[in-house]
Amino acid sequence: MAPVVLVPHSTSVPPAVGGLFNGLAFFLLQRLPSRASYVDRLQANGGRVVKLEQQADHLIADHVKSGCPSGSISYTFIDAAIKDGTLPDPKDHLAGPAPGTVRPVGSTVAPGKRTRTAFTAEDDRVLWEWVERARSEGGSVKGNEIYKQLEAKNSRHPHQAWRDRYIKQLMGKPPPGVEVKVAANAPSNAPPNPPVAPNKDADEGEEEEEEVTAGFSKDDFESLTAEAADIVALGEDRVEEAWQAFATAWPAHTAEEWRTYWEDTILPAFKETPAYPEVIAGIEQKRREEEEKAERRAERRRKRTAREKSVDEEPRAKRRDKQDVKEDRDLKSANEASTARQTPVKLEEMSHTHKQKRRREDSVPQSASQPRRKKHVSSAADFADLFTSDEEVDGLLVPPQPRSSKRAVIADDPIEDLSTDREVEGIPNRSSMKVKKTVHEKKGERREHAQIPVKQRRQARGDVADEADEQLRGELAASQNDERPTLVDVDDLSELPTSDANRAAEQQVRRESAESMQMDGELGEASDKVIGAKHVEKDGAVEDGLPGDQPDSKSKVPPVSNDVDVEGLVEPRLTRENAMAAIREKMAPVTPDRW
DNA sequence: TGATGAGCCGATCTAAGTAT
DNA sequence: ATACTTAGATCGGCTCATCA
Repeated sequence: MAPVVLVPHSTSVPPAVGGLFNGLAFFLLQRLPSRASYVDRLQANGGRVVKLEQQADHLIADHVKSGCPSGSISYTFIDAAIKDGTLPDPKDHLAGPAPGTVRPVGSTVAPGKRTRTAFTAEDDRVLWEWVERARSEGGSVKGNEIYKQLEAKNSRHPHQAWRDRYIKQLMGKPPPGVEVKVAANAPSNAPPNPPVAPNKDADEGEEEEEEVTAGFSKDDFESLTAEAADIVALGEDRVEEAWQAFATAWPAHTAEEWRTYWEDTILPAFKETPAYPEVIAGIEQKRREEEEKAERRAERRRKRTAREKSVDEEPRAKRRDKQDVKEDRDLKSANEASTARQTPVKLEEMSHTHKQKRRREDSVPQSASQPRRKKHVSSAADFADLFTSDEEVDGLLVPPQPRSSKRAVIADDPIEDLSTDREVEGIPNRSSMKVKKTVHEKKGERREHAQIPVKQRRQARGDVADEADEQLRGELAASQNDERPTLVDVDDLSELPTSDANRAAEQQVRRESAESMQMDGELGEASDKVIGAKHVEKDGAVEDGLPGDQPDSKSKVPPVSNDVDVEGLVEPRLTRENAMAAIREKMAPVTPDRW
């Protein structure tokens, strides 16, 4: 039997006789021709006309007019439905762009959003939660991608507006009344995490645990366990600062709450895992090594000073001064290495190519068809990096093992220190705080910059670089006439032309190697020294090792591995993931199905 | 009516992939 | 190795809304 369809002839609201639009809500744009008539026809057939587009199942627009909202359908949908007595496919009556499509910047095909929509508290909440989720998944909060996705979900504002709003207004200060944390894998439109439901099957003993974990999500748990080894490794004097940093990165809880959760819940579980003693042993070992290293350096210095007192030679003394400056820093570095890393290169001094490298490393894959490799950016990881480098952490997690190669290199890449999202997101970073330019300064610079044609700018850049290169070449050439090469601080290699820098690095390594072996002989130590070295790649990047050292399989020198010792015995490596897994396993009895 | 802030748009730069 | 293409990120500036 054909459905009843009522076609009203008066403007008064007719009774809903027909059921064609039963259960459907419609939002009719104001500029719809014969709008009142369509309202009547919808209501007469069981449809609801709502005042907010968010409440509507369908947005009815005039397909003839430009600027129809994304996902809107034409009034012809209503006409066709009434004519046929059945609901047609809305896709056949699209008025605006298909839902989920994002207008490309500058598109002349799709009209821009002509009207501006004020951001409501609800918008802010949605935006904040969206960005927080994206951040926890490693997305770049300053990029466009996550905002495009948001626009696809919520077209109240274009993606640039969402982005602007977040960066200018919300960044660093969540909107009032926002439940900050959203589970990383929650569905895109899911409300904030519900309060933790009590586990009715839980026995008495679990009630206390329940109180401790209340308010902390699975995400929170994962964030902390991922950093367990780092947190344990923190020096007591840094703990306060570290939790503050963590709370900044994960604002769902205060520093105090995070600390309590860690100390009362996760740490006890961690202590019962096999990972814990190994981490502690690693910390001890690291500390001992640093002490020994510092002692050896001091001894070496004493001997050299004594030696040079007897040979009063001016150029040599000059070199020593430079060497002493470097060693002073090394000594200081060694003393502080267990808790903090030095920042060897100021940001302003980074070469252009280094900055490019940083951008490259910070950037998120951009092409959908050819996705770039995603660099996982974890706020929690950043937190850990405040105080421990990856190498240090790995060192803690890996039981001390014999070196497998004399050509091993101590990695201490200055670039590493400078490349964190913390910097761009306004979270304090030791290296960035003193050099970060104000927005005002940057705007001014850019304005001046923009007035110069691109080609000219590029030429100018090249000219400047050439001048600097020339000067450095001169200095280097002069030094090469000396019977011993002038020391060039590895931290300054980025300032040299590639080939010269590599030569200097090589010379320094040779010299240090010889000196080190000599000293080691004097000190009666084994000579399996590990030499620190860097070189500059063609792209300007400072890499560990000498030019030509290949970390891959092509290399003739076997890569350093902590996994296999010299005897070839395979030692299962205790990774960060393993530690996490161990803690999870340990805590499993008290956290089943909770999240 | 002018000042100010906010929403929005588009130009430009940059990096990565692809073709030659 | 280089040029070209494509797409994302960033920022300047225009326009609108609000308020004194």
